Amino acid sequence: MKVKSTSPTMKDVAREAGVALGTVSKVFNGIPVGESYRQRVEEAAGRLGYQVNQYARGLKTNKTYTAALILPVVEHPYFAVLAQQVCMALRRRNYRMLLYVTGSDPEAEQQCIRMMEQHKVDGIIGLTYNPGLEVDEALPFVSIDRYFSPSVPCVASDNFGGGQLAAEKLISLGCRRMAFLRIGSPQTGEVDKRGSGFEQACAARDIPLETLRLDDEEYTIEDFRPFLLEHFSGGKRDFDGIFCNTDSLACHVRDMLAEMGVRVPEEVQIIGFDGVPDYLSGRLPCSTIVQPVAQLAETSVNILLEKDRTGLPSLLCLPVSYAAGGTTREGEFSHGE
Amino acid sequence: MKVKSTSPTMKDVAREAGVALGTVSKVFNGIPVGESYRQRVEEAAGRLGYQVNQYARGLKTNKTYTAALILPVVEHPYFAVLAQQVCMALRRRNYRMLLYVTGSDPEAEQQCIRMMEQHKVDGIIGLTYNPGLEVDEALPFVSIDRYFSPSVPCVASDNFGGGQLAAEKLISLGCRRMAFLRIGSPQTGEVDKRGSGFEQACAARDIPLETLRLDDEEYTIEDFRPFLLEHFSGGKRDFDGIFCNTDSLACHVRDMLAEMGVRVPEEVQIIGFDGVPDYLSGRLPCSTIVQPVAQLAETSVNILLEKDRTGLPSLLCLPVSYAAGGTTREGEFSHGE
DNA sequence: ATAATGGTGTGAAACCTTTCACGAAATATA
DNA sequence: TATATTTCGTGAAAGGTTTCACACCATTAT
Repeated sequence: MKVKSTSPTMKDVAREAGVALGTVSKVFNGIPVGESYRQRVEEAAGRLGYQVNQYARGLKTNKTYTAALILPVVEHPYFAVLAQQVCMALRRRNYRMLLYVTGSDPEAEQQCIRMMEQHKVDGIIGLTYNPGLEVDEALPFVSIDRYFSPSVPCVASDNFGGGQLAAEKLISLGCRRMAFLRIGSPQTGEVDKRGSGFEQACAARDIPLETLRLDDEEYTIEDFRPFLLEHFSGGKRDFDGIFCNTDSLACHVRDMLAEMGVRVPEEVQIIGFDGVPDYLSGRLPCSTIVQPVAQLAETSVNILLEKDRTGLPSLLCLPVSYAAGGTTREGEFSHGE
Repeated sequence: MKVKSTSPTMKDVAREAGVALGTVSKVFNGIPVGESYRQRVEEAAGRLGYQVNQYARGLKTNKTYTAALILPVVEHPYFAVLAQQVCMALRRRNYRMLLYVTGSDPEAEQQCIRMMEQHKVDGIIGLTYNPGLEVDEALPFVSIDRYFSPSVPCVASDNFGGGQLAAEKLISLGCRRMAFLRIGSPQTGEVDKRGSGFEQACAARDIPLETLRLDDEEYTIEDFRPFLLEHFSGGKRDFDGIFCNTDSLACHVRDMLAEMGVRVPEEVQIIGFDGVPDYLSGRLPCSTIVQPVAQLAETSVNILLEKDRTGLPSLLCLPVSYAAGGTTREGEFSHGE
């Protein structure tokens, strides 16, 4: 005499309810079935504590209601909120989210994709900077922030527009001598366009601009110090407007300048990029160009789950906005919102 | 005439290699097989681009190599690094991680668990504060930071010890009038012990201590301002040591005090809790008790994947450490590490 | 030379669903 | 009342794997 330890199956429910297997299946798939049958099945399922086995179902239907998100890292606040938004957007559609963090390692990225193929995810959302990524044509893939090719849809913030917006904002706030600071590994992706946008807008207004790109892996924030010292030591004030390609960079630049006795935003105004507020205080770390993270997530998921995968946009740019966060002089030239 | 659009199966490989189905299975499961057979199978698989279908395998074996992590939120830095560490720990064991964020909503938490049961995850790691959570006895569950009952293993930082450590550190740095500030929703979990530890250590040394708990959902950091004003306005310096139950609280307290003209750490020293460094700069936001996040993750995964689930510890406390982060006067009384 | 033994490839059964052709019952039509 | 039509429950087949009893062949022992 053995106790049945494994969870009940449809067959058990069918037996308990005194109906056929197919009938039970119909009940759990919302296929019309006589009221009396439906009730018998539901009661039996309740008594037995039956739950659908999604693995068996997936095997049969080739649908797993699982999507994967590939990130270089989740510790970074921007990726963290993105992960959360994607997770929520997926759940609204009854999807689960598999999270892979790769550390930007191409090998890890490729290995993740293999795993997903084997595990039959329904689609992949990738923030991945590996140019030679191979993914099964049949497996829906949406890239965020990184354009691969016309055949793989990419959704991104309007980085170029964001760069322009930063320039225009600084100009309207009175800045006339600009600097653009960039940190992070060089990316062929969309992110780099924020620099181009800024440069273009400055050029269009004949505003002098100096650019410092520290875009090798090993650079850290500290490496910007010499540059700042050069331009701000001894009462020098070579710039009155600085655009940083990242909020964290912007914050650190502010701190370093403060150390050097430069007053922000009185003497220099700084705008960053990302716009992810500090979680507990809800405050922005600095004045910034805000990425529409929630829409980024929502849109990616929409495209990913789109049934008709012909004629999908190959690049979708979402509008960014400006938000004051203490490193600009709001309300002096205009009463900023 | 139809093109075979679906991916190749073991049967295809078997046919291509001219061997039996079982042989192919053995090859892919590392079960010894004649060298010539192995080669034929591997070549055939390579030619066909065969990949194991984990859904079919999972159906048969009841093993999915998938674990789920339930978090209230990922936007919070502590949860973000925890998610990342768990993800990596799991991958080291060839497991995938399903991420669920619940917003601490008990209903969402319960729904997540149902989903997981249906999707046959091999185990669940939960940071969940829902006391009445129901989870299938047969499904391994490990709780982080929250003790449920002897039957569900909990791993946590040594919060009590951390509180004591904070007190001892502040005392050894010269503080004699303490305050303990607490924010966040009240938790029956382990986290609250950090306060108890601090109080106990202060009491043991006869150090006067004032405590402010703002532990209802709707309180924000700003709500500490009146308290600080009361004790620090007009040159008053009622405390010289403050322990905050969170780094972010500590930072904000520091900022608020600075606004009021209180010099930190000269006049007041502050210690927080968590020790998650700012991602880009790598710097701690403040002096703090550091949680061993990586070990927390590693340990949880270890326990979760432990085959023999009898006699598992019901509570596992991991040692915390102190780290200076600018809100304490290191090197005056001792040359802190 | 024959029997016993061990190693190893084979293929059917089972895992739990969904799907679909089938047939029975109920309803509608003449 | 008899036939045509619709409705709906039934149960077998299929989906891709693992597992296991079995058969086969080659050793080794007698």
